[in-house]
Amino acid sequence: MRIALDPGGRDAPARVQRLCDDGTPAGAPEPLPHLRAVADLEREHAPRWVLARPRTYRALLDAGVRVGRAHDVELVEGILVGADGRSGEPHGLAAAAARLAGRVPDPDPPLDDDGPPALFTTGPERDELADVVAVHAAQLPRLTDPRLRLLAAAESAGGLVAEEMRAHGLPWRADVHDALLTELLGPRPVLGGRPPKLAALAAQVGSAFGREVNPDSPAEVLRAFARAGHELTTTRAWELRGVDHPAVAPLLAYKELARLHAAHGWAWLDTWVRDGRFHPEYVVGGVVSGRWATRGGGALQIPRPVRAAVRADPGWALVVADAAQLEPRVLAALSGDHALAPGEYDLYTALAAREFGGDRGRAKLALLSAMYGASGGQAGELVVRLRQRFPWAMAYVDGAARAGEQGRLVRSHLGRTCPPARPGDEEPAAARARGRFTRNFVVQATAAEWALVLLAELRLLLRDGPAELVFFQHDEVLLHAPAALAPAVAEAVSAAADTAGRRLFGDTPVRFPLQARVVDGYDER
DNA sequence: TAGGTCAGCGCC
DNA sequence: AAAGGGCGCTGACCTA
Repeated sequence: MRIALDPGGRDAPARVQRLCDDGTPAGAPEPLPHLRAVADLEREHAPRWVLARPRTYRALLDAGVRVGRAHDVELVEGILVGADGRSGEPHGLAAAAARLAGRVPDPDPPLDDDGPPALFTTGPERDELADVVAVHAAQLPRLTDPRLRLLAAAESAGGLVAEEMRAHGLPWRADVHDALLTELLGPRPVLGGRPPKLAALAAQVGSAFGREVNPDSPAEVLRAFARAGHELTTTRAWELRGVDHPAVAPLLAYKELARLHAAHGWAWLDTWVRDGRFHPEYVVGGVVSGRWATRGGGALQIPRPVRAAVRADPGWALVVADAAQLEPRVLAALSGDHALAPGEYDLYTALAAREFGGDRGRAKLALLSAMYGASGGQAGELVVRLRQRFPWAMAYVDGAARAGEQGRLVRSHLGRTCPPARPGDEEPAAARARGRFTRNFVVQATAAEWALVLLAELRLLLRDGPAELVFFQHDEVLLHAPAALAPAVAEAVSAAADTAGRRLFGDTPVRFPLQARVVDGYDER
């Protein structure tokens, strides 16, 4: 059973619309006395809820209601628009409804902080529930392919997970974070400005050059090195490391600490951590490959040193689970080149033993280079050897690259489609760049699908327990659970990983091991 | 003052 | 060791 929901607003009541299997209305819209009444319908029917967008679920969560399954109209529309080779076109509900009605869609309106997006600036106010029902009904016949249907369900589940994780928040000890910053940077400056250790390093850089130099200004730093007889093209850390000059050491130390201070320092702590939780806003499908993005807070770039501040509540534990070498395993399954991913053990070590004289670093570089399209230097030589050893896997990514260079579309395993070529992409340099993009797209997007299905499975496994998903980063999940339950949660994560592999690839021999560890802090291994 | 781009670096 | 995919965020720098 499917039920469409309009959560209403300040003045409008919430309404539901029961739907037939083909998406057509079964009866008239029904007003609800309160949003909490959704919980009764969930208990009674466990329907697939047809929602406009992930934020619709935020209203439910705010009312204390959780649901099991959803069809997210805007997320699915994004997938379908992309499958038509028209990604980039508006896929908001209003735009989709306008297309259905044969009107020219407005650009997708931006979401503000409260409520649904602004309605059309001109014309009559739209009936959100009617639009949800109509667009959903038009989407169903386009979801006959089982893989695309799985993708739509997984993407929709992702929308639910993202809102649940935002609502719960990542446990964050501000006192631990503050102590870490104080240790590395010195006491917090009262009026802003550079913390003591940064000021001292900047002064050391200045004295090494014999004049004041702002280490934050690449142009100034380049000029200072040029005066000292070192003509650099960039001030990147790896280039600086090769320069013999007394300013290099304090400058590198400055860069590292300045980054910490600017990106995850006290200002970040003040802005993003409330009541012991960091509440990042995830943007499901925010990246063309289907990876998630985040808005504000840089949740997907938390530097390793800062992870010490992520700690379980007293009596609780964190379950940290990350997929081992997900992308090469995905490539092995995609291409049928199963020799690439034998068994569960470390892929790079296994490959190194067979092919690279036991050098795990070279094996890893070779595989990553193959998937990223590196061609020059040492990486190029390593890829040549992979091409001999794993011809099918390499043919798979080479084919994707060729398609991209020729301006064609490529698709992930479940059917997420890359953006179309843009004018100018036929120029040789641009075509090669697009080829590297599509080469990586087929792997990265399929890996994102695996992770999405994992999340969806895990969510259902844990639906009745107190354990919470609290963080997700591409191929890694964090859960917060009562300490006594943590081992069982770790088992559930592994089970979900197995299921995800089977749901994507059937009975492939390729395994997708997930290393789950029960810890108190995110920095522990 | 507000907005854009760039360089650089964090994560996967 | 060094040029190869996807992102978000910051300060510097420039323009309107």
